[in-house]
Amino acid sequence: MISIASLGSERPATRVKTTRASQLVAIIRNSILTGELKPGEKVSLDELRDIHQVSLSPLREAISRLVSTGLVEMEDQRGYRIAPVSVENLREVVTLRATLEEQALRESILQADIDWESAVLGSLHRLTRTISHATEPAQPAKLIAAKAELHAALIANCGMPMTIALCRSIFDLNARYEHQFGGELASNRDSGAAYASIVNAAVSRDAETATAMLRAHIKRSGAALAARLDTAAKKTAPADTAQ
Amino acid sequence: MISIASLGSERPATRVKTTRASQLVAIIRNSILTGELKPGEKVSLDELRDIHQVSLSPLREAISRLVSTGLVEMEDQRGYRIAPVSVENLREVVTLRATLEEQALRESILQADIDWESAVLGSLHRLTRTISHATEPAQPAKLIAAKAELHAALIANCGMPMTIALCRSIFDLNARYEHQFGGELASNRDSGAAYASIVNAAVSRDAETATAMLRAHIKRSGAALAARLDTAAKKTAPADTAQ
DNA sequence: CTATTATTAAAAATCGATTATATCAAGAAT
DNA sequence: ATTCTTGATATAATCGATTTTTAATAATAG
Repeated sequence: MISIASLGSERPATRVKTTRASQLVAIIRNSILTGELKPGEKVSLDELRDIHQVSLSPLREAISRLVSTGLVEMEDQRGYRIAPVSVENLREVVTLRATLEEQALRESILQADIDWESAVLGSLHRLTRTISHATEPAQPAKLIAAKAELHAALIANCGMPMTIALCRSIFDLNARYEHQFGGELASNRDSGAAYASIVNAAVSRDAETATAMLRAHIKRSGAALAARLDTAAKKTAPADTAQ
Repeated sequence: MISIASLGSERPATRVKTTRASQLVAIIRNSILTGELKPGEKVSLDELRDIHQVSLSPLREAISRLVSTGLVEMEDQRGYRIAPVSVENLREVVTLRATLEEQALRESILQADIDWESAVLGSLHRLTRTISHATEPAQPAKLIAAKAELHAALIANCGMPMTIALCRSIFDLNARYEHQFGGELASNRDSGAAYASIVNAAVSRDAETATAMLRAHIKRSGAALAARLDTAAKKTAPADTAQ
C-alpha cells in the first residue's frame, strides 16, 4: 500500500533520518582517524560548531560519545582534546586487540554457521581485491576500511555485543596509527596472505589455529607500527624535553 | 624546590571542583547499581531533571557518559533506558572480567613495587574487616565497594590506563547483579579467603598462581550469580512470552 | 627584579525555550 | 470488525543566550 503522502518529497523511502549528534560522531570520527584532527590537539567546540553549522548541544553529545571510544579525552572544566598517540598507547591497544579479538573469534568459530562463513569469505574477497587494486600508496583509507570489515565479520558471530563494540573502538584506535604511516604495499600484500590463512582456518572451524594466527598477525603488525612510530618520534624531536 | 604557594590550602591533592554533569554521573550510577533505577526501565529525563534540579544539558551529558560504561543504553530518537540484565549479559560480563583482569594483574605483578604491594595489602585488610563486620545481610553496598577497591588495587600497577577504565566499568556491570541478590554471608566468607590467597600470591610475585586464582574466583562467583539469576527468572515469570 | 594579586578575555558549562519526532487515541473507510 | 488515516500529546533533539570557570595579562608590593 503506497499512499499519496509517502510519495511526497517530505519523507524519503528508506530511513535515512538520524540525529545531528549521530551524524557528527561519524564525521568527526573520520576526521580523527585520517589525522585531519591531530593527536593531542585541543578540540575547539566553537570552531567545530562553525564548520559543521550546528549548535553546542549535539556537538557536545557527539564529542561525548567519542570520548567513550577513546578517540577523545576530556577533563572537567578544561574541555576536550584529541587523544594523543604514543608507543605506550599503541602497545596497550595492540595488547587489548589481541586479547579481545582472539576470544571473540574463538567464540564465533564455536557457534559457526553458513551465514557467518559466507560473510567472512565475502569480506576476505573485498579485502583481497582492495589490496590488489591499491597501486596508489596514497589511499590507505579504503584498505583500512576493508580490514575493519573483515575483522568485524570474523568476530560478528561471537554473541557478545559488548565485546564486539569494544573491538570496533579499539580497532579505530589502532587504525589511527596505520593512517599515520600511510600504505606500505609490501606489508599489505603480506597481510593479505595472512588474512587468507586466518579465514581459511576459521571457516574450517579450526579455532586454535585461527586464533593463534589472528593474535600473531595483530602483534606483528602492531610491532611494525611501533617501530615506525619510534623512528618518527626520534626524527621529529631528537632531544625534546619541553612540552 | 618547595614553594610557599605549594604549601597553601589552595591546591588539594585531588581535584575537588567538579561539574554538575560529573556529579550526576556519580549519583545516577549509584542509583543504577543499587537497583533504585531498575534494569530495562526507560529513563525519564524530565523526571530526573525534576529530582536533581538540573537542566537538560548536564543531564544528557551525564547519561551519555553512563552509556559509555554500559549501564545505560540509547537509541536515536527514542531515548535512553537502563541496561537490562540477562544470563547472556552476565556471561559476557564474567568472560570479559576474567580476561581483562587476568591480563592486567599479570602486568601489575611484572611491574610490582613496594607502593603497589602496600596498597594491595591495605585494600585486602579493608575488605577482610568489612566482611567480618557485615553481620547485617542488608548492607551489601559497603562490601561491594571494598571488593571494587581491592580489584582496582590489584590491577592498578599494570600501566594500561584504558584497561583499568574498562575493568572498572565491567566491574560495575557485574556489581549490579551482586546488588540484586543481596549479601549472602557464607559465600562472602569464602570469597574473603579466596581474596587473601590471591593477594598473597600477587605480593609474592607469583603471577601464574595469582592470575589463575583470580580468573577462577571471577568465574566461580559469576556462576553462582548466574544460578541465582536463573532461578529468580523462573520464579517471577514461569512462562513469560510477552515483554 | 621577582613574586603575588587584581583584571580581563576566552572558553566551558548550564539554562530555558523552541523545533522535530514518535507514540497513542479516536474516527473513517473498506 | 478490522485496518488505515488523522489528529493530539508526550518526549527527544536542538537552539541561542547566560552564567561560571579557567587562563592570560597587567598592576603592585616586597
